[in-house]
Amino acid sequence: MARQASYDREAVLKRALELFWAKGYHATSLKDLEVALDMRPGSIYAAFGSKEALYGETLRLYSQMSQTQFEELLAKAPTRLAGLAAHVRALGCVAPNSVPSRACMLVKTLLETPDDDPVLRQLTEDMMRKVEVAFANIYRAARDAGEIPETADPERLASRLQIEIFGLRAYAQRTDSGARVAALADDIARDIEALAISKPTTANAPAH
Amino acid sequence: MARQASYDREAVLKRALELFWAKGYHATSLKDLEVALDMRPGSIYAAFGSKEALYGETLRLYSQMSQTQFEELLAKAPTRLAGLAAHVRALGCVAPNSVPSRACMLVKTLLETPDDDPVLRQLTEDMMRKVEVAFANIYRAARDAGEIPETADPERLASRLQIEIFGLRAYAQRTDSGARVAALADDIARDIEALAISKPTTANAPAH
DNA sequence: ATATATTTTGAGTGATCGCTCAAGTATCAT
DNA sequence: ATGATACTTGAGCGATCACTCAAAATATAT
Repeated sequence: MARQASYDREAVLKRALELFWAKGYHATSLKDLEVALDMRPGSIYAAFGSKEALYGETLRLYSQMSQTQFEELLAKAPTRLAGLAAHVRALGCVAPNSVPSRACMLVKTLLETPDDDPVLRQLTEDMMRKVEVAFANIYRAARDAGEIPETADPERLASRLQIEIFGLRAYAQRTDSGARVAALADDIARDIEALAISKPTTANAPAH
Repeated sequence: MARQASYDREAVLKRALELFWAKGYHATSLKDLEVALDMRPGSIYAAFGSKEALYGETLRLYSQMSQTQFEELLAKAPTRLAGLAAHVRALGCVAPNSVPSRACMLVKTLLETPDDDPVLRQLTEDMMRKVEVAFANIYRAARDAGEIPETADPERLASRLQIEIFGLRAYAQRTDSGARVAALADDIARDIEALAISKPTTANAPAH
């Protein structure tokens, strides 16, 4: 046996994620990465193979972290619908500097890598699809549990939710006003809650 | 006096727009532009100054063309609200190959040029703001004309509409299915129409 | 035709791109 | 200690980047 790598792979990936998410794929050079990761080109290539492959791994990490955060929020919510609404509100309340970019990294990748990079394109599509399916499953469960009307179409609602999130986060990249984004996120969240079948005991209030 | 330029500036800009919109700013090289514009580097720089400046001019052209298209749609619509709904439906019905990218070029620019390029950043922000203000003015006029409730907040509705459009068009870039995108655009359009105060004479139908 | 004014050309600039690899260095088992 | 087995290093690869500029070409006015 021999020496083992001196870096923590996940910590390195997190730093790469930070950089890629902030600057985008094309605008991030290997020089930038060398500085951010504190690694020399040889080590970077030994560890990850190529700039594209490294980007792919950061995308995977991003996706996994987002999913974990979402699932924790869902678990805390009283109903499925409330969980989805809470998710939207959480996205609207991110502090401007707590995160490299307000916009979703998957969307950034999708818009920056249209046709020329089929690997990243497919990876992005798969991850987006996975999120959409997760949304649809939650809506379906909500429907089967009687939270929302039986006529509701889970797939369609899921796509619509993804559209709202894509849009909200792109919009958030536009403006400095966290308050404004939060208010808009709340509007969207209320629309989600408005799908709820109001209980006969309660008068008119949305789910809490 | 002496010779005049042999090219049609606007035609050249349209070809540059096509290329930039499809490939993005960073992924488009001057070699690409030389081919697409059928111009040599010296001519390109004499005419536009820099790659960044050329991109800025294509952004302006894009913005102007989009605005014209939108205004024509509005003029044809029976009501302001119907005009906004028609605009959303139109964005959802773009044929996949009739346009370089389904996503909005302003959004693509915003997400690709976060901080490093203040010129393009400001230009993009200004153009987005202009669209948002136009939306707000239409909602305000609709409110003053009694089309929508007096309690409606034009600025907020305008921001929300922009979010939906950002999201819809980014989503459209994701999928091949024009039918699915059209259906989702229709969902959004219906929500806009649902803001209408229903006339006492009509039963339940949305404005047409 | 000639002179003038402007555009077009394309070889070539230095800088930077993503990436390689031979040499050096550190960590293990023995 | 020693040898084996990795990992790390960084100078440097060819390619490409955005861009320049002196020379050639061409449309105008006279």
